[in-house]
Amino acid sequence: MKITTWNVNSLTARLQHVLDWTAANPVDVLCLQELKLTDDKFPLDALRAAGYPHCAVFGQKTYNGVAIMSREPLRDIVKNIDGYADEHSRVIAATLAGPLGDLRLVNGYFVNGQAPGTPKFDYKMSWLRGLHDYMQGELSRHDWLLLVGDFNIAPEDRDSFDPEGLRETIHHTTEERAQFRRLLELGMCDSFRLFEQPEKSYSWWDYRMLGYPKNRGLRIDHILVSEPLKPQVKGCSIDRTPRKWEKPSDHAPVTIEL
DNA sequence: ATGACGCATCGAATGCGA
Repeated sequence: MKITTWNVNSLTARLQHVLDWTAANPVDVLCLQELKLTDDKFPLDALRAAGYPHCAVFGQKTYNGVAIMSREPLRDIVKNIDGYADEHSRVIAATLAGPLGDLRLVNGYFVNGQAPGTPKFDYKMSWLRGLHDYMQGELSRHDWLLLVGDFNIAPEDRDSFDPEGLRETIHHTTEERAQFRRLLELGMCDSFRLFEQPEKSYSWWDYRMLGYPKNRGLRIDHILVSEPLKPQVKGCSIDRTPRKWEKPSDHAPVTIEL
């Protein structure tokens, strides 16, 4: 089975891309971030017609918003981080039946954080601590667990087009990377790095300054899997195709095969 | 060079992303 994460940067603006991409890549589950719309505006009918009748949606006007679209039923849907009060719609979790057993899926749009030393960065760090504690509980409750989404963290130097020039800037700071490692230390691994990957693999490119044509990107969209799930992972890859389409999202979809 | 590009918003200039 295949599960994909994709920050679409407005589902209203990107609906046709989502329909075109899923038609060409009929994955079982698509986790979306940055819907930028309220629940009542979520295009349920179009996605049902595209083969995704089961959608768990946690929208928000203008900013944030996450959803899980699935071919098979979703249950035990939880919105946001249990135990962390948040004004933003950033996390949605659900359970689905996999080929060999139940999978727990946590889909997050992590805080951007703007720059170290700003209130937004402080929010990012406290949000990450809240997520860590929440994931610790999720891991105790579920053997097969995936944490997917737009992490807004480039975990290592090789995940950035300019690790020296961007050292200790947003997405690259020691604090953010330490929080990423703390998630791994709970008993998860970065599925992308379980496999041989092309050099300079990124999942996001700035719209400005010819970011994509110059491959000036960052790998900030990730799929972490729990330790028991690790032997089941057959592959993980980034699809740059839709980044080349007209009016693309600045993020590319990342897909795991189980 | 805090600007570029793109999206959203009670309709234009601004906030935000990363």
